[in-house]
Amino acid sequence: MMQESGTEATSDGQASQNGGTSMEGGSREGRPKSATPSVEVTAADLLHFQQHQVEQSFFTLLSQSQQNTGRKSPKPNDKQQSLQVPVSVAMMTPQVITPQQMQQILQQQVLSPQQLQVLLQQQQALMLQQVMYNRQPHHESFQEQQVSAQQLAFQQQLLQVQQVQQQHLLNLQRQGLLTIQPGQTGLPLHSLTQGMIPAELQQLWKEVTNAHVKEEHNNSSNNGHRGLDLSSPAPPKNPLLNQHASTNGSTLEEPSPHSHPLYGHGVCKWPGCEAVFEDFQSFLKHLNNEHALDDRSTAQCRVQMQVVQQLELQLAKDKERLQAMMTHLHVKSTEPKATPQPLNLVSSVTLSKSAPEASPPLSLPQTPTTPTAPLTPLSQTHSVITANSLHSVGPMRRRYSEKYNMPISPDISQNKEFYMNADVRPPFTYASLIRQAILESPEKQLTLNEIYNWFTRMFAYFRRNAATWKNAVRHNLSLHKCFVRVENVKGAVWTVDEIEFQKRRPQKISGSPALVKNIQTSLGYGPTLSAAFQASMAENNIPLYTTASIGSPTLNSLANAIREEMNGAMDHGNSNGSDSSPGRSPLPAMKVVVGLETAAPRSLVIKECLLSCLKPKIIQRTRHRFQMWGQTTDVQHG
DNA sequence: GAGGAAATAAACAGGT
DNA sequence: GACCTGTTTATTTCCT
Repeated sequence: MMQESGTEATSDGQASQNGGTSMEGGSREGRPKSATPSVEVTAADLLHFQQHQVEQSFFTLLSQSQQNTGRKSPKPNDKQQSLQVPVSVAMMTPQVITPQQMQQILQQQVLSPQQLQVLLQQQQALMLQQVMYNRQPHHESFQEQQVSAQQLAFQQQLLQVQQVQQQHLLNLQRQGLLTIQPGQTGLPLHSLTQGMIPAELQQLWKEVTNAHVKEEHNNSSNNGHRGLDLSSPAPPKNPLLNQHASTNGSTLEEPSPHSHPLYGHGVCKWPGCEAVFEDFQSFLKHLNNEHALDDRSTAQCRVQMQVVQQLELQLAKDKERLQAMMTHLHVKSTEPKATPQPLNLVSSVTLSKSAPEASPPLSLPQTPTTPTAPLTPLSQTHSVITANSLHSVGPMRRRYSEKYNMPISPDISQNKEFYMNADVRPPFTYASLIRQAILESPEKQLTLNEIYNWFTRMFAYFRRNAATWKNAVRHNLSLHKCFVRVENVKGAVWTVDEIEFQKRRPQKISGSPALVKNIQTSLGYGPTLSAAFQASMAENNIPLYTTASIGSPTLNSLANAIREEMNGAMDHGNSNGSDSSPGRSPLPAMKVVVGLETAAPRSLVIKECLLSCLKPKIIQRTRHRFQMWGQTTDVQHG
């Protein structure tokens, strides 16, 4: 899984030092074996070899990146700056690169993410190795006995370092410091946030702390170490641990006179440390001495962060599962009724006219586990419907799809079963739904009746009051320019003009600037992403704000090409009366009619050409009058 | 409060 | 004539 993928990014040097023993290290599953230094290599040799490898790879990466960045004529300062980093690194050898320097490198963006990953991995491995080497007694006989153990611990540390490294890169990417395109690197970002079960976390924690246990085992005090117990108590490897765990077996935390999150029941709660203290002062002294800001504490802290993250992720998934279960059970409970009763989550104002027979409100039971707020602001845009969110889904006026510019397809796909069975009004505009219906069709075109059928098939809500919403559908089809009527053999079908749909006046997105920027930048990716990827993105609540991602390749490519043209020309003036520039005098807009069948049985041949030199509002209400429908040409406004 | 967008309702016309 | 399809207008509501 992610451990293996993390090793893929390592260089040869990394692999060589990673391969190591054929003992325990080789026995671990998934650990790549390599023909590498034998066990006779001392830790000191290994350390020096590591330092050399890091230096070599760093200079190599740096030189490559400088070549790749293509700075043909760098300014003197730039050149000087770019040279400063390796020089300073060379000066500090065999020390590791300081965080400041690393940050400087990051800010300069000299290295690619892959190179950074390799470099950071080697750096952290070297750091850990140095720590281990410095702490171990330098007796030859002891080394011989401990080399395998050290290498095992080193491998375990490496594993942890890769985890931490990936997490660090992920954080960097989240903070915008790194931009890693999908597929650009072997870094499994997806796996970082997915599916790390508690058992794996426990194993990871054991591996991280195991080295620490081994390290301090020889000169151990009465401090015992126990693996992070996330689920069931695992049999401790070390008898000391077992003994210690039994002596401090209490799992209940009681309020301590000296309150400290890391101190409870007379035991240090630092992960992996369960040192017992008589009083709070000794604990504080221990905390400052043993858990000071050093590499080990930092690594443990990062691991703890990852543990928390994974637990939160797991919690989110379980919440989602719970909601699905609740939704399912609720829908089931409403199904047996002879006449489907509406949930009446729609506001009474809206339904008062269209559904006078609406039943009294039927609210879902509220449970403490029901998430009252989405985990992330973005997840709110297309989250799985929750019991609470149902109450806000209500009226069609809550046009989330318009307000947040959200894609409705992930939402519909995610809540498909719900919409199909629950008499709840979908929180999308008619236009969005019509467009979705059309785009879901194989040929991206539907007759009016097929649109009706899609509505009734997909949404239980539209299985009643047909006259009302069908009228609304027709009204929207005629009103919005984004829906193009096309005549063919079968009759008239409706297609979607994506450009027109995109041009609809976007409502301002409220939220943090980062959110807005994220949404805006995501707009450009839609057409190039497959539906599967989009679904995957949606499943992970990764925003994918697109409205042109589902169309046929032909339509998409056409739309993209035109959109590119539009983007280039938009700044200089809209060519067809965009809503964004109503004051201009645009060129006449052609409402393109495609798919004309010359052998159409109908006597009408569409010769539609819209002149829209007027303001959009006027255009909307007058364009139809300019339509020339063969025999029924309306020339009264000609 | 103004204005835009959407929903809703209704009238009307043409075609089947 | 009933029904469907399509267009248009008016009104209301929500939101910025």
